[in-house]
Amino acid sequence: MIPTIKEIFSLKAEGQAVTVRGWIRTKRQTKSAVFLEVNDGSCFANIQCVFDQGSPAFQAIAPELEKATTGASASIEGTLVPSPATGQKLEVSARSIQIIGEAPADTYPLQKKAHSLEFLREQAHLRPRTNTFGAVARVRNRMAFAVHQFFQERGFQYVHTPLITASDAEGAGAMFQVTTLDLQKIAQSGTVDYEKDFFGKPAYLTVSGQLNVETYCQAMNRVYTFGPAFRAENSNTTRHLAEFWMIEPEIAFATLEDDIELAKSFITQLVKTALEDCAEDLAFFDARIQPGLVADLQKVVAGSFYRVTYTEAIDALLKSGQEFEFKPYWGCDLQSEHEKFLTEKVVGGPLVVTDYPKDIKAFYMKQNDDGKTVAAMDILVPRFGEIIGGSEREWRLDLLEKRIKDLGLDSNNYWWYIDLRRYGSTPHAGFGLGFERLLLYITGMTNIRDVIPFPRAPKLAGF
RNA sequence: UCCCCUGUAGCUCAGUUGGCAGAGCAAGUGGCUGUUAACCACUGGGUCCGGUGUUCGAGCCACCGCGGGGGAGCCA
Repeated sequence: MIPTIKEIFSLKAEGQAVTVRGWIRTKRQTKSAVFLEVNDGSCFANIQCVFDQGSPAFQAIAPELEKATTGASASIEGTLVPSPATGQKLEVSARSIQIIGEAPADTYPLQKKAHSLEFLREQAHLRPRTNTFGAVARVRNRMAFAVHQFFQERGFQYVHTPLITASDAEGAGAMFQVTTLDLQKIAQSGTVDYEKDFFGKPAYLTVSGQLNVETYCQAMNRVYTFGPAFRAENSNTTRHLAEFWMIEPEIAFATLEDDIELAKSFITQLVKTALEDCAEDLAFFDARIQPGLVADLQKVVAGSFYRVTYTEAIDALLKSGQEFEFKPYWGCDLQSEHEKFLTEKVVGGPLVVTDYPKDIKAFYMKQNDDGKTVAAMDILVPRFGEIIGGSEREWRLDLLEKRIKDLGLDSNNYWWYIDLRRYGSTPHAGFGLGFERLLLYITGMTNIRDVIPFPRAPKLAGF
């Protein structure tokens, strides 16, 4: 393998021979020279390759240089020299070029100009070749690695929870059914015999790994999952996907306080890593996508998270004098407008909200002594609201069983989950974080479909 | 699923009261002290999303359909 452009940029230019392979971004010509900018995705910057029109060898490579259009792949040989012009420290004084794959300018969809994100969504196979999507891909990669680093450094074990579940009772939203039955035949016969289906009963794509990961938590203490989750909700928004990646840590012998501390240090650590290791990409997002992004992220690393109870949050909304489309009252779910108001107008940064009414939260959350609230916490951030949702889990057998019954759920569907409380139960807590939402927060991108390579959403599975 | 906006050149958009289809960028050609969102000049480029209707006449008005975007709900 030849060095990547990132690796070449790390060298000291002293006239050594280099080979550059990548995709041509732009070509500029003057009477005396041809400038090619080449990118290979290893870093944000393009490397400038200069062809001297006055050199004796130029005539021989001129025809090949003609084919060097935006989007073409090329191999360029030359020497690495300090650049005499401002704009880059290094450049390649090129001796030869070979076009590997042409990209005819009259048909290649990407031009050497800015394209709208909407247009690029329809060119999902080519968009990683743009500044924006290259930067998103690098940040996504670094953040995925940072997730593992964060947990591994703290003694967490990575658990692979199943993507297919035969339990239709996870309760976190509409599910995609998985079947090997012939739907066409069923439509004709009019009956479904699930005993003949692959699993012998209805099966679905998971909406969350939480219930499964709790079982490993109750054996290994610190565990986490990081994998895809699927929701068949008909959600058409800039912050929902039908297929997304979710991070779900779970810790035993732990309370809501431990959970909040973990979540806060998790966010802080990831933002810090992005600022340190993706500085060039974040500078681009700050300049072209979300002005002020880097300063906001630096504030997150430096500052503390504000924290209120749900009850205090409702009070703050009521006393704000702000007109809301949905009038807040104790017991209501916090609406988008409420979350945005609290994070953007009241605290100007991330906000931890705890102790929600039990009626608007999931059955597995630990019930507080007041009989009204649960030990839940959400972390809300400016721009789009909830980024993390977590809780201490109800670890007491009798209270969990009663809650399941009160909500009209069938305890048979949860027999193994309930069993965890029957044998060696411990107080434990965890949270879920949508990886793409984290990326929205860190990159300043505003549509979740732009921070995953191939977005899946209602009527959207074209690539 | 609901509400709003939108669809015109390869891309981003303008298009007046209903009266000859426009610009910038991109592309092509030529020029140009090492350019870097290069610059200068010229050239080519149109199923005005589709259908129906109103009208002497529709890019523009009405209705239906399709696509795109934003907001809401649901949630991560």
